[in-house]
Amino acid sequence: MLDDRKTAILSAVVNQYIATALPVGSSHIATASGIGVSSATIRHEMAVLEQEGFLVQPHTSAGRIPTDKGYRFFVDHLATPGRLDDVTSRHVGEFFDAAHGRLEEMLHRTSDLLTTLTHSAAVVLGPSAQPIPVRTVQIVRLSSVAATVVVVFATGVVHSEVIEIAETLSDSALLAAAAHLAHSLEGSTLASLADVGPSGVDAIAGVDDVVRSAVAALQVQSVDDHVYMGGASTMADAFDAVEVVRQVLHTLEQQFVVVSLVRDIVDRGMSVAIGVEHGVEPLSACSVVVAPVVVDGQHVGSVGVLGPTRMNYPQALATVDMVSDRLGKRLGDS
Amino acid sequence: MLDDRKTAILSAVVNQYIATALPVGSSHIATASGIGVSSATIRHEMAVLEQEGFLVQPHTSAGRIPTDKGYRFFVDHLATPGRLDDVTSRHVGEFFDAAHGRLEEMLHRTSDLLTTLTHSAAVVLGPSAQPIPVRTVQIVRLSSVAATVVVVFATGVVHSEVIEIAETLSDSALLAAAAHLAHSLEGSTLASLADVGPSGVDAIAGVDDVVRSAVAALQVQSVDDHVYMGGASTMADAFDAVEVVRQVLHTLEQQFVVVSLVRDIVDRGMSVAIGVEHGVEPLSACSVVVAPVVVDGQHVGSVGVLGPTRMNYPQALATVDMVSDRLGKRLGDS
DNA sequence: TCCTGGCAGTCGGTATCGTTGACTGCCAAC
DNA sequence: GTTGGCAGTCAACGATACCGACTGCCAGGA
Repeated sequence: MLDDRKTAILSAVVNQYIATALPVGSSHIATASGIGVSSATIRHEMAVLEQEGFLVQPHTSAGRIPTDKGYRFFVDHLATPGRLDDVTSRHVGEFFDAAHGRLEEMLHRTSDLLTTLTHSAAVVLGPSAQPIPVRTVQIVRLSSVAATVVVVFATGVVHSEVIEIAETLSDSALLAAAAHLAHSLEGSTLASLADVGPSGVDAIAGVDDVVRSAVAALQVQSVDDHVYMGGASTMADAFDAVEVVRQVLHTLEQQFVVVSLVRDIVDRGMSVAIGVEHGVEPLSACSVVVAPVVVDGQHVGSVGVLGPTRMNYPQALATVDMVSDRLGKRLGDS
Repeated sequence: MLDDRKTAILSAVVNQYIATALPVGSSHIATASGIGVSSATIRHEMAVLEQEGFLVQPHTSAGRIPTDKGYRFFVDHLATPGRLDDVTSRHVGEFFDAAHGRLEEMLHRTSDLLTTLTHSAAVVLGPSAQPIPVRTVQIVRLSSVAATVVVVFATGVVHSEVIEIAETLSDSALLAAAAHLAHSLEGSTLASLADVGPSGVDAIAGVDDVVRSAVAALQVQSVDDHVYMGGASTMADAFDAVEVVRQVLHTLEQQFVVVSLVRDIVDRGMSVAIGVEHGVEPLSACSVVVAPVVVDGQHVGSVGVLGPTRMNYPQALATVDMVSDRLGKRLGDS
């Protein structure tokens, strides 16, 4: 598609632009990169690259910057599998060696880690509870009309939902309901919620009502999983135009937008979405790099970073991959 | 301290500046506000107000803007107790009538509510677990070396911590430890953690070790309470200078800074901290309006909003007060 | 004594206008 | 196919001037 020289020039433009955020001109490339031709030749090649949509000029008399298509080519064909420097990988290693305590906290701190390493906004989608086996289910009465359903998963994650109960409900009915729920769920996953049928002990009034409420409450929870975001303020540094900053920040605050964005990219099996590729218009100046978190072959979550389209893709890819990998391992052995 | 006319002028300047974010000149005040004197007189008064530190000129030949001291005077003496308009108060009412489910979610949505109503960043410091009675304590084994301690509070809040356990620990020892913990804590608050002594049943090996780990884990949790923040991106709209935006956003991302800021203000019994008053230098262009959340006379948390010093204090005060009040009531009856 | 209108002075903001410099595209020569 | 050279374009920058929104001050009037 692109001959070697064009490829080399495109690569040089992308690298240079990522490093400086300034349009890069033909003479820079002629001198700085190892391509042994004059700037005039490079100019000619760049004109072709522009015609084919890999580069644009912000205005006449300016150098070129990559288009989304240019970045895409770079990521697909040119980005070397980017080894992380030793400092970074040691940093990640130490982080996960030291990680302990509640999963929620670990994920939260993982998003901070990603922000620190990539200087971009980071997203961590917590392990969906769906495929995790349930360890215990309990129902705890809070008042005459309210109770909490507490589910402990095999990973140690605890989830609770408050449900309303009938004021007339007896404690023994609550116990019976809890026992029935426990029997139906413990050892299997929340997916089997649908299978929780009548208890068969509705001799005690209201047992099945409680079970129904609990199942309903747990079903909604499985939708809104844990989401951890950090580093949104790095966007303020990434763009000069204050308008873009506002737009991006406002969009990032709508968590569900970001979540479906990341989920969508992961589901499509992609690891990078560049500019308009992800389809979220207010974020068209941003790229997203994601990786699934896998435990025992199961896709249990995702991590990602979000930055300007001129982000450092090799580094971001390597970092995200490494973090998702280590996070998966860490989740696996606990 | 300030005669009536100066007071009226200061009030007019503050109101005008809050509305337009533009320096306000003497002639505006002469015409717009009901003070029946000429602009020359107002000019003279303004010069005095500037000398006394209530106003400043960004530069010669510009109007005046309030100083922190000016805002302070305004808030202390001039801000009418600000009734909320009907739309807003109905909004708040409906919100809390409809609020249900897990406390965490409610608090999260409360911070969104505050952001929507005030167009500022909002902070909600969740009820500290400290003074809430414990409903149940349980220990659930996750693997041979890990277990989860699950505490359900009377409010329905559930907290868990993962602890390590000895591989040799028997299930019956775990049960014994859980029973001892439950016996010591249920019905009282986490404050009594310190009183949890030896179980007296250490005949079963390792029981007391587990109890100790659990107590230690629960003690750290009581420090880092639930914190919910939202609307940070409104800061991008509040300031023109991109440098200020960056600085403020970066600071807001350091959660502990914001938390101690809010806590400090509440502890000092203040409801508004203006500019440098709160002592967090990077936020010196911001003011904070806070209110404690009180349940049964107990101070269980705080809500607040954070905006530019030229925020709408009457509205912010009224909103924060109303939300904290309703939130307290809502927490009280569940 | 206090208030007022008038006037001179200050200074940020905007518009205009060259100048500069970093580019490009094109072309003729190699 | 490659190159050096050259003319052309245009953003960025600085200088200049002008305008407009202020202020401070002062002398005259209630």
